[in-house]
Amino acid sequence: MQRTPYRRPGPGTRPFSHRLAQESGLASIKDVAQRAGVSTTTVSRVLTTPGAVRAPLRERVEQAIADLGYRPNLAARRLRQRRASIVGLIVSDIRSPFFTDVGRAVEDVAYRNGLRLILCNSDENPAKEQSYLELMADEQASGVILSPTMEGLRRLRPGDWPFPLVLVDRALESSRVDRVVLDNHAAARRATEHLLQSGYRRIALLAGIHSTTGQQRHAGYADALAAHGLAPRPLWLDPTRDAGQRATAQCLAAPPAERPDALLATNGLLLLGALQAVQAAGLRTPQDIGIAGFDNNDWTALPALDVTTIAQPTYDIGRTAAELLLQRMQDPARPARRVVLEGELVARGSSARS
Amino acid sequence: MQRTPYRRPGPGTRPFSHRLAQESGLASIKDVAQRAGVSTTTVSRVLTTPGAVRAPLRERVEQAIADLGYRPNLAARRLRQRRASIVGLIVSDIRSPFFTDVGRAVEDVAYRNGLRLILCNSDENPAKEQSYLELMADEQASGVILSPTMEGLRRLRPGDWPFPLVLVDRALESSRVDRVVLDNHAAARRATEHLLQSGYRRIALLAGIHSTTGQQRHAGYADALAAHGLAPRPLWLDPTRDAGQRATAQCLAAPPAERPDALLATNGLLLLGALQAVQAAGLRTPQDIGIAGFDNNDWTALPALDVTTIAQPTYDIGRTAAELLLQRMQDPARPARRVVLEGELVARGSSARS
DNA sequence: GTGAAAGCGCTAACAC
DNA sequence: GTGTTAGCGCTTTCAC
Repeated sequence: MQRTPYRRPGPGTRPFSHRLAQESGLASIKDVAQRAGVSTTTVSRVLTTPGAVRAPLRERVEQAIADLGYRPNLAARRLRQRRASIVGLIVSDIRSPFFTDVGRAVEDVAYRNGLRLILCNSDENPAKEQSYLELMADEQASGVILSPTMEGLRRLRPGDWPFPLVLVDRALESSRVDRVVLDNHAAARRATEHLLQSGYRRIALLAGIHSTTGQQRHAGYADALAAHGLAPRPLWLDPTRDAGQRATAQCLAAPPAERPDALLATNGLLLLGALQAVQAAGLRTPQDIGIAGFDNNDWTALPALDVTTIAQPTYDIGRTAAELLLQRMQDPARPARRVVLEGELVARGSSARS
Repeated sequence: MQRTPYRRPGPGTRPFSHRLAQESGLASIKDVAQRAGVSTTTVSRVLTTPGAVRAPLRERVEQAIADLGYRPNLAARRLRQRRASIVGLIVSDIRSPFFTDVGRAVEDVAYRNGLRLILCNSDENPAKEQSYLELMADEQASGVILSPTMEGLRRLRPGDWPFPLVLVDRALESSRVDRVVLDNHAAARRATEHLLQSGYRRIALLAGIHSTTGQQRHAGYADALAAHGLAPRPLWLDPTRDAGQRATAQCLAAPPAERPDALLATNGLLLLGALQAVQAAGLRTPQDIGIAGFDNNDWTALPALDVTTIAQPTYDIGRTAAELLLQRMQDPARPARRVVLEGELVARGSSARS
């Protein structure tokens, strides 16, 4: 592929290249060395090892770098160092607001630390997830942040991959890997108790079927109900709006005495679907039916909806995961950490019957 | 940094490495060549040039590759080829649903074509945008998809960068660069005409101040009003929910005869803010005030909101941008293309007064 | 503290 | 069609 000759962009943003090396049009470390009258070793040291080169020489090198508009070739550096300053983020779908926030946080931390973020969507497909992990190995990534599929999680062994791995959102209790997760059990229990306090008794759960979080949230929900001698009514669903809507509509079609008097959705999409069905059925919250759900998405606060939610510290989750990764990169030997963050119940009108 | 020895993950997913090369623990092309009894050139050809090596030899090489679990070193390949299979996506903030969708589409296309997606958030900061573009140059990216800041757009010249560039969402009429944009003028005009048809006359516009899209949408809105002899009432705002909410609340505080009878928001966040303020003021749509806005976010369809929107083909925009980039990579000489996609008016209850 | 020299893993001329 | 050889740009021993 043909390449236009490289020019520092923008007028005066940075010094122009006065001289160009080789056919590539780019100055190399050799050109810098030559211009500064030193060896390439010295240039390299100025670039990578602070304090290794004495001031007068260092300044000459820095001048040459500036004059030539030199920029190090990352491919060469990586080939030599056998490691790329790249972080992979593998999630099921970046369009999920939860992962969007996480991704943004990870990118912020990565950028501040001179790392690039490669984004990967696994679509809950273990094969695609595997393929992306292999890609990251090929890239010699410095680390990967992964929200694993159920199968991927089951299959995962420490040492499988040549890079440190941090799990987000989904993990097994037992796994000996760095990870940052929500206290799903407590959050779901808290939300369920809140609905119980509001006087609801026939509380149905819309739970995502593909993730450990769905299971853990189900457990918290079931425990809260059990403490009141009530039976759980879980609906295991694809975590999509449509699935939530269809399941809810079906629920609501039951005779009034049997149908649930409240709904708890384990993620934002299911919550949206549930609301859609409830409103389409002409039911009002909180009188006719109570509603609460995970993910405090911005629209839930609209007065016309006023939906009770569990707010997840999404940005914090991503930031913490990235920080764990950085720490692990610095100290590969340290014991695995499990960071558990708390969800916050945001009680709003949709569950305020009492 | 210490590295655990590389092992193909998962039992039986792919053949294990039987032999390990050098200290790195990874088989190199040399090991493959040796095992197959050929030169490294032949191995390289098997890897990169289909049909260049005859069947018997090729099969021997492929067997050796499988036996050793060989994977090519991308850094070495890039160093040699002076080009990385990397695509950069630079947007203001991936958390904006518009860019989330675009990003997802770009990643899909990239993955199918063996390209990695590096994600960058510029935060509307021209310096950060510039820094990311330089990063992409350092990465020897194959191409970049950019939603530029206003200043970045003004500064941009063809040939500035050593990679093909495709603009999304924001571009100047004149710029001679591949780009895919919405017909903002037509979309805003259409939405405004729709509000006029519903009988609204004092239509205020909440317009994002940082982007060309805001300006173009303002022009479409103003033209529609002018055709009816009406004066535009633009509010130029930071494109955030809070700004939209504050500005709307202030608007609504005016005496009834002066305050707008309809609001048009030029993006999803401003629309959300406007709704928040309208509902908080106890006003009903469409009776007390009409509402319409850009970005057909999923929550806008909820019966309790039922907001009229302009749906942007967000995924298509991203997909098209990625495809333009691929085509440009194959043919650097071809003339720049400008793809204009149409928004679709989704008329709902919030504007149905007539 | 600085330089000379080797080599990371791969591909692309160029020979045969 | 296949092999030999050089070298991409950088870092890292190892001398001095």
